[in-house]
Amino acid sequence: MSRKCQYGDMPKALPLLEDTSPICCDPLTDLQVISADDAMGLAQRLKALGDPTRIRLVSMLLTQPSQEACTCELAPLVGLSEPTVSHHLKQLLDVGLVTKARRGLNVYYRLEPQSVKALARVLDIDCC
Amino acid sequence: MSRKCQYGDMPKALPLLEDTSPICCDPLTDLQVISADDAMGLAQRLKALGDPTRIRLVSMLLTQPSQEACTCELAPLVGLSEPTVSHHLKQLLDVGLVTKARRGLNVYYRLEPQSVKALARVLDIDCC
DNA sequence: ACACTTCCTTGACATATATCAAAGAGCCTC
DNA sequence: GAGGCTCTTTGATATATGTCAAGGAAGTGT
Repeated sequence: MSRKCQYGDMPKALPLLEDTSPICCDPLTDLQVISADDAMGLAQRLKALGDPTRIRLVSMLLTQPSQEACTCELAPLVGLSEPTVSHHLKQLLDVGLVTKARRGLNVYYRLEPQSVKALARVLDIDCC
Repeated sequence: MSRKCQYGDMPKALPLLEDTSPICCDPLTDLQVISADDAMGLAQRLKALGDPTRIRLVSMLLTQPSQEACTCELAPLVGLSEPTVSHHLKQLLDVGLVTKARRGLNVYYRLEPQSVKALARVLDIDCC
């Protein structure tokens, strides 16, 4: 498996989260307890991913050649009604994990890989 | 037991997830959609972390010098009743993010850093 | 055995969530 | 503008979740 996007080789000082999204957080560390506010924001994003349907939607977006798909394509893939899929996509949208763009009749949802990776960075705990 | 955990100085290539826990998952990738089963398992673990109280509990365990704490210590820290904290700790326990060990009257919960890092690894998506 | 501490479970309640059908909102094409 | 797509919102319902009080379970000490 290729690790193309790892920040392992980058200088630790580079905080490239703020550039791409307002949601960010330092990695959990043994140095100090997370603030209540940060815990709330982090939990919101994790909860958005804490649903099998939404995990599958994220994965499906990731595997699209164009990295995007519309509701009418996704609904049959996950086997749920369009309103339900729309509801789930809104959850992901609200925490910045996807973006949406209308083109004609369709609304195309696109994954924000940086936001997902930002979560990965927070969970890559700094203790050992 | 040393508080400096496991694989700090080990070669990065070593995939020691399968060794330490049954819950694991390859990083999300653009190559194929995650299976429904894997999505379920991954969502369960993310949902366990998708609550501000549980995030704070994890962070608090991480900051303990011994990497562990008992319910009676954690309850006042998060400002909730002991049964409620016990309930949250059980959620974390059920998905393998913490372990517990009784010593005398107290039950000490301990963070499983490699389980958290395993989640980080899954979210460090492989696409760009 | 008894009392005390810590922890968990149960029961109850309020809130949140997932889901769909139905209706509304946007955007075409004719 | 009429009709037909696509998408979202609303309303309804069932399930899940977070919380606490009360009581039970496990362990220690007298």
